[in-house]
Amino acid sequence: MQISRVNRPPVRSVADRLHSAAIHLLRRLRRQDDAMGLTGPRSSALSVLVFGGPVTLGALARAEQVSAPTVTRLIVGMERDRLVRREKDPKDGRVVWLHATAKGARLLHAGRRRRVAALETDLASLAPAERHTLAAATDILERVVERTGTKGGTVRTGRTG
Amino acid sequence: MQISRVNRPPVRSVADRLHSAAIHLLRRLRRQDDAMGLTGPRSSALSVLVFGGPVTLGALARAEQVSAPTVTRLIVGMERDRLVRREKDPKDGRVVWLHATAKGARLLHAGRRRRVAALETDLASLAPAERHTLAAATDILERVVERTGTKGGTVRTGRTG
DNA sequence: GTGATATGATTAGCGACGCTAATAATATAG
DNA sequence: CTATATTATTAGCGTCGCTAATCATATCAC
Repeated sequence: MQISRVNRPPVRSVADRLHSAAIHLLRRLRRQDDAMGLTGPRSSALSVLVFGGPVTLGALARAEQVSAPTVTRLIVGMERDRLVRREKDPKDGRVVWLHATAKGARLLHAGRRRRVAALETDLASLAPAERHTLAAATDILERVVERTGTKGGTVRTGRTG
Repeated sequence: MQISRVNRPPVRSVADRLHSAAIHLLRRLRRQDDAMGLTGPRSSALSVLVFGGPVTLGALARAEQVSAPTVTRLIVGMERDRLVRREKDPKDGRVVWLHATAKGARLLHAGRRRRVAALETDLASLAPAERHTLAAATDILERVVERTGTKGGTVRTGRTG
């Protein structure tokens, strides 16, 4: 099957290409997530709980940049699978505190090892200087995303899983 | 609302942090997509068609790292909205060629401008050297993703939209 | 204290995407 | 000509994103 060939890549800004690269990077890694029985959103949420928890439901929603109902449902499923626990706040009856269970933490670390291993395989073919550039860029990106991402609160927005 | 504070960020590999940054970067940009009536997957597919098309359905699936049925449904919706056209191959009755329409291309460029603008606002606060690092890293990432992403074919895997 | 307002979480319900399994249509090999 | 391979579609399921509406609790104004 012969596929039409691209004549010339158009000029694209860094922002544009960064966006593109991020998408395809994540599509690749999603397979590693799925292979562990931990979907992307679950693993991301779990990461916040393991490294930054306990956290209220609303805080998790803000950290994940997602609506509260989305988090409620996510947590319900994860609680059913014994990955997290819910606890009512004794002082304020409205709020719910979220904790990762030991099982959740274990699964998080396992999935993370898998994902990191996959990515590192890709990165292994790079020259040391290139890896260094990537590391520096990651620092910068983390700052940008952290600063502009969550509107308030002190929660680390992990997605480390 | 007082949130539990993180003691100390754990040591994390570049691969790990890169993953995290990519997730949160995309969550931010998704809003710009939605604001244009172009979802992420649509805009990604459209990008392949505009910059690399025409392309067969299977090739698009590989470029997007997604199953064929997923692409079929995506394209059906986009065709209904007049963003793409489907054409049977005259030589091989099994294959379908996909083209972006003028409307599709217009929408893609508009959405892309929006998204890039949002990202560039974030990036504007960076020092020139930092932007340079980010640009260099993007080059590297593109190569990594391109090389390991699609298993064959000559299609550019855009997601530029 | 009581009534009005604000806040945190949940429920209900929809749409978009991801998948696999099965099927239809066509090409190609033996 | 039959058997196998390839391409795309249909059917059907699960997850995740959202908004709107609701429930429970806190807080504010008086």
